[in-house]
Amino acid sequence: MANKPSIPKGTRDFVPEQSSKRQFIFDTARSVFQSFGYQPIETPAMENLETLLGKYGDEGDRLIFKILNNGDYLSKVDDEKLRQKDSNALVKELSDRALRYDLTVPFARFVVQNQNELSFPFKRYQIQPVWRADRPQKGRYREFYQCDVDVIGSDSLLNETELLCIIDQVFSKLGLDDISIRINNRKILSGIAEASGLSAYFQQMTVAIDKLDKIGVDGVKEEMIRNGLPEAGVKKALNLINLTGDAEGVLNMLAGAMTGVEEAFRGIDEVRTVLKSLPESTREKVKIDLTLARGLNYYTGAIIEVGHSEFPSSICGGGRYDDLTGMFGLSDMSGIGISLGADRIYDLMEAKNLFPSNLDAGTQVMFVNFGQAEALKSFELASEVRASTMSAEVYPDSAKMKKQMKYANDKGISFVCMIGAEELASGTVAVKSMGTGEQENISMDALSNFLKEKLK
RNA sequence: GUGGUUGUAGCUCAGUUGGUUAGAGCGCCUGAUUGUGGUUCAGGAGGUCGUGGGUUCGAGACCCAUCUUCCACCCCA
Repeated sequence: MANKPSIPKGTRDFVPEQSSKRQFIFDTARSVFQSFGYQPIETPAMENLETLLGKYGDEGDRLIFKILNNGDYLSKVDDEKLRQKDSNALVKELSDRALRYDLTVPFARFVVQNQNELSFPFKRYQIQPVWRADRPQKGRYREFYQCDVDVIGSDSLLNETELLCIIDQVFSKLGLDDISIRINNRKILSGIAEASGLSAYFQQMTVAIDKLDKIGVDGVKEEMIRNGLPEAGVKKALNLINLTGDAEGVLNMLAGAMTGVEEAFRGIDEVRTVLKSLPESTREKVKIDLTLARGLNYYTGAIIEVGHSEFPSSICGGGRYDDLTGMFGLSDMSGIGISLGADRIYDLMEAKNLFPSNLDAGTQVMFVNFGQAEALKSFELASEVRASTMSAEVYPDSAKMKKQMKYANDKGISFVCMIGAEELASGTVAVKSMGTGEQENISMDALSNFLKEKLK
């Protein structure tokens, strides 16, 4: 055998069964998004490198897949730079384009570029793959799908409410009722930083406290101090974050500890308003979690993350961003969005056996091929069957009966129709149920109605 | 990017301290049944042991490199 073909690390093929299941997730998300008035858009797999660089932090820049320039790309590079072998400095010389890292930044670019054709608030959803040069591990791929829903051009908190409802509905429809939806607000975090004298270290503070459930209070404290944050401030911040109790209780305690910190009060108000506006059934699933921070630093208000006790990482995340379009030259465009991690949801649903069994709705009726004349007649009847809204196919080759029957069996086809010389002469068709093994002859005229009745 | 782990037939895996011709189950193909799948029975095909070097009289087993898998860190869907 020649060298076995393979695919790049962290990417996957999907066989029909897996693909059907993935489609089920996409379709479910899509139907919910559309029912709330969101419209689909698509953007290219690649963006100009410049569009993406610097939007996700240094760590993010490292994880962006860069596309090598075409043509004689080395001839234009400065000799001195080449000799120094500084990869980072050379990237911009060698690569002008990159694969998209998420859907949010390309969306911001899209909004700025198409602002005159869009009416605001603009509600869009987008289901496309993104690429990250991360090391693969559990729930982590180099190519994966995000299902993004965003509304931009409105700072109403009703959007927060709506997105939480969307999350609730999508996961309910998928059979994942036992998710935990955690919310927080960057204004609260910013207030905590201010009250603790850590404003200058806001980014490091959020990255650290985001790990609280993983490495514990002591771990977070250690990390913050290691990163040079003043110990007194760290202690104060951790005390504030560690408040526990029901939502109202936590918010009240927090408000009490935050006198004079305007920013925090705005955040607390926002959280209160959102919680109050949620339908009861959704509110039950939403918990306020002051340790939720989220690494992406473009978030400015509400932040949302969805997790499941049987999965190590989040399956959905998002938040409000006040100025994402600003970096592309359009300011005053507040937006909020969430992103569902389709691949992680898939893995979780597979582990919990949540996919409906009838998903692979392939062919319902197959016609055995006995030869040219017979196959032509079968082809005709198959069209009739299809016209009666059933799926039908004619086996393309006049292969051995056994092979054709095995094909029908393997493919889970419910009924096999046989039109051989005898049937052709008598105007009948032998219909065999693959489930029961029963077989009966019926007239060709009655076939569609017969099958329709049986397949009900 | 850092640390660890994995790779033997299409799939899941055996393979003793290095020692003849590398095995099993499932799947696949053929036949019993040339117009009947799924069940049963009888046969059969399929592997340069991830790849490239090295140690050795001898390597699927040992060493090095590389790719891949999975896991943790970083970061994240």
